[in-house]
Amino acid sequence: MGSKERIQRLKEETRNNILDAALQIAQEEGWQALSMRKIADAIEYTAPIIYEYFANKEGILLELTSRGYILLGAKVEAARNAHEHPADQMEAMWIAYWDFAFEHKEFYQIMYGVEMICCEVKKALPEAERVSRMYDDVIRQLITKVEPDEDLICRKYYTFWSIVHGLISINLVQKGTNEEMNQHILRDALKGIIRFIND
Amino acid sequence: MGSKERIQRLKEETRNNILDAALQIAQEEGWQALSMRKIADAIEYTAPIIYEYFANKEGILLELTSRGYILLGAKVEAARNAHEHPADQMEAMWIAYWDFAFEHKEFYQIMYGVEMICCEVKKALPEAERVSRMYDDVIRQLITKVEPDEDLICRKYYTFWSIVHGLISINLVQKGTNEEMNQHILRDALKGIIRFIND
DNA sequence: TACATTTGCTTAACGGTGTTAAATTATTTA
DNA sequence: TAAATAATTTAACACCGTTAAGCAAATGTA
Repeated sequence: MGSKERIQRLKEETRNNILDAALQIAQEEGWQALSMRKIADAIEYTAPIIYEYFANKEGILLELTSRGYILLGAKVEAARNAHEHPADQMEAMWIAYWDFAFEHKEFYQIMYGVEMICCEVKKALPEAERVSRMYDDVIRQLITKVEPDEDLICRKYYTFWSIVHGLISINLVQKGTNEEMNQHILRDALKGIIRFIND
Repeated sequence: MGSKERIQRLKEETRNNILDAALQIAQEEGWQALSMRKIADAIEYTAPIIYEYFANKEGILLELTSRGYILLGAKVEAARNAHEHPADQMEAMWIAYWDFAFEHKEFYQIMYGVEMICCEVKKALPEAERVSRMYDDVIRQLITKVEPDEDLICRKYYTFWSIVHGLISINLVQKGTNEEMNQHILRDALKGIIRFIND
């Protein structure tokens, strides 16, 4: 009865097709244009069969969000591994974050609220937690204090995150701003925070 | 024929009722739950008459966005006028911005992308421009350089805006974070940027 | 006053959405 | 071959934004 596995594989394939189709539609027309019927069209089925693979539309979005975090995690990790000193790591990691946001706009949008799923559900994603832990680790090394206050680390993380995310959001919504200037702002702000991280 | 004006007044009243109803629904159920039929129910009419006051749903959102900017403008102005020195003004103005975002979550959401109208349209809003000009003015005073480089002012403005907006977005999406810590982060970051504004 | 016109508003409809239940077709099992 | 099961579709529900047609009341005109 080897066909059991073959069928399993086929099922997994259509599951992936659904996700791929959803992402492609989002890339081409934006998340607001994504509909179950459009996905069904793309995978050459009718809409109801999607519900055999996902509980609902939000289920698809959640899975894509998760995959986005995995992708981001890989990028951030690579950036960190490319440097020795924590200060360099920190800067590279945030620039990697920045690059990810613009290389994968659609992912970034579902991951960070520009079009959002319920926050409670997303907070529980382990893939998301992994990313933030990587940042925390490096921040911990940057702080020279002997006993690294957990609250301080969290605060610094949010400071970094806020400015990067804020700059990205502003650019995603109000596009048409100067690309070069953004890089300037980003690097300036990062260096500033890193420099005074022990305040 | 004084009834002409009375009718005009009545019309203006229902127009306001539409906007009020829309805002209230958003406050109670979120923007995603706002529908033309719900607005119609609230003002005790049927949906089509709304189109005699607004071109479409986006028209309502745009008008509310505009009103949001007027409200924000007043708050920012008041914060500025409460202080003498530019450095104090700057800090107060951004804290006013922050407070506005949480006092009027729904306004902030339509104004800054969390749920968004087309950016091109919004950029043209004079009410929005007025707010950013107020910030620019104070930044200009903060910079000690004799010839205030226009590009530098713009960059500093975006730096401020990014961190404040970023922190707000993160809190609006991932609520449940520590209120006190946020204030700490905000004040720290603001003071940091102000301190090194001439870099 | 009687008729015509305009105004205010509603009902009905179109094409779209997410989602569910029933019906149908194809496949596997006995 | 017949029965059972799985895969897929059709039809439907309740909602959405929006538009066109219809109706009824108020207004203007003779």
